[in-house]
Amino acid sequence: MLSKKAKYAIKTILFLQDHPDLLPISAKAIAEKEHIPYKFLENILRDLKSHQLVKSIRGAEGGYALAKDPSQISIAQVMRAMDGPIALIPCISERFYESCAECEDEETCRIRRLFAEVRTEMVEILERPITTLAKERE
Amino acid sequence: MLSKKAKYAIKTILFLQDHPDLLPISAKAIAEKEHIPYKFLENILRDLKSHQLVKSIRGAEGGYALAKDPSQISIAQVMRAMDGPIALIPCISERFYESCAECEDEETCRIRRLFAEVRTEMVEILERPITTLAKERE
DNA sequence: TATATATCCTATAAAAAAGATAGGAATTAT
DNA sequence: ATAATTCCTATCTTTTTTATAGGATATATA
Repeated sequence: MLSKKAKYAIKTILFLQDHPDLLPISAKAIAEKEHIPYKFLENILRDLKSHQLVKSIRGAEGGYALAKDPSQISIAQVMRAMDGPIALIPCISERFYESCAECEDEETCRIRRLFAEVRTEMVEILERPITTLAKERE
Repeated sequence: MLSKKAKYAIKTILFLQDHPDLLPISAKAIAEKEHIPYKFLENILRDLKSHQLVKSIRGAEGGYALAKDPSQISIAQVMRAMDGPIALIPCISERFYESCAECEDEETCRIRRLFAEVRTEMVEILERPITTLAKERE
């Protein structure tokens, strides 16, 4: 399951996408509208920023806006920024690789091979732009 | 990421699949060979049994064996038995449905629509028999 | 029938992760 | 100068995960 952090982050991204104003939007406003604990959201926005998903403007009248076009943002990007690896086991993660403590030989590990296939296909799904997924249906 | 419990469970399933003996295999033997804490494994086996993935024989010379043909067992089944929902958010889970506390209208919720599509495709991948995934390559 | 080897069951402890909050420093528009 | 805001570090709380403990129940076999 997705963490609350990642869910809040996606809500935030969608909210910013819906409000492509000239002015940035404050964390306070997002927290209120999306019912996210304010201080928690601050942490989330910091992570989103460090992963280049949002940009910020400091000071009074400051706030946040998307750092790139929504068509360039995927669920996978948000999940990685918030929760880490997409892969179900660490030894086949591309960005968060870690060997399994007990593993004797990755080359022949069947669990690894099993989940390598799964990861490839899951990434394919999660890498699609949120715009192509979140769009309204007629 | 997969929980250790689910990972141990998959190791156990693969182990049982590799040893289709006439005699059942004891938890002790599995724990030793697969480096799984014995008492933890007991809990796992109980869950696997209650989900009809393994069967057991009690008493001396007792133990465990797969409850069905490996071709009928998927990663999804094991994940559901150990960790619960496959879906990334509870409101689109088929077997573990829960409404989101704050959600005002599921019909129009974009997050929900977003992850409904993702779930459909993820389930498709994870429902495939482990035999088709875990098989050796030439 | 006694014994050893198992599964089965409930409960609890320990460790780790997730979720949330606190307090204040730095920045900037008005 | 002030108010609104991002930014940063630290800590607390709650929940989940991982693991262990102790014993009840079943059964093959010597």
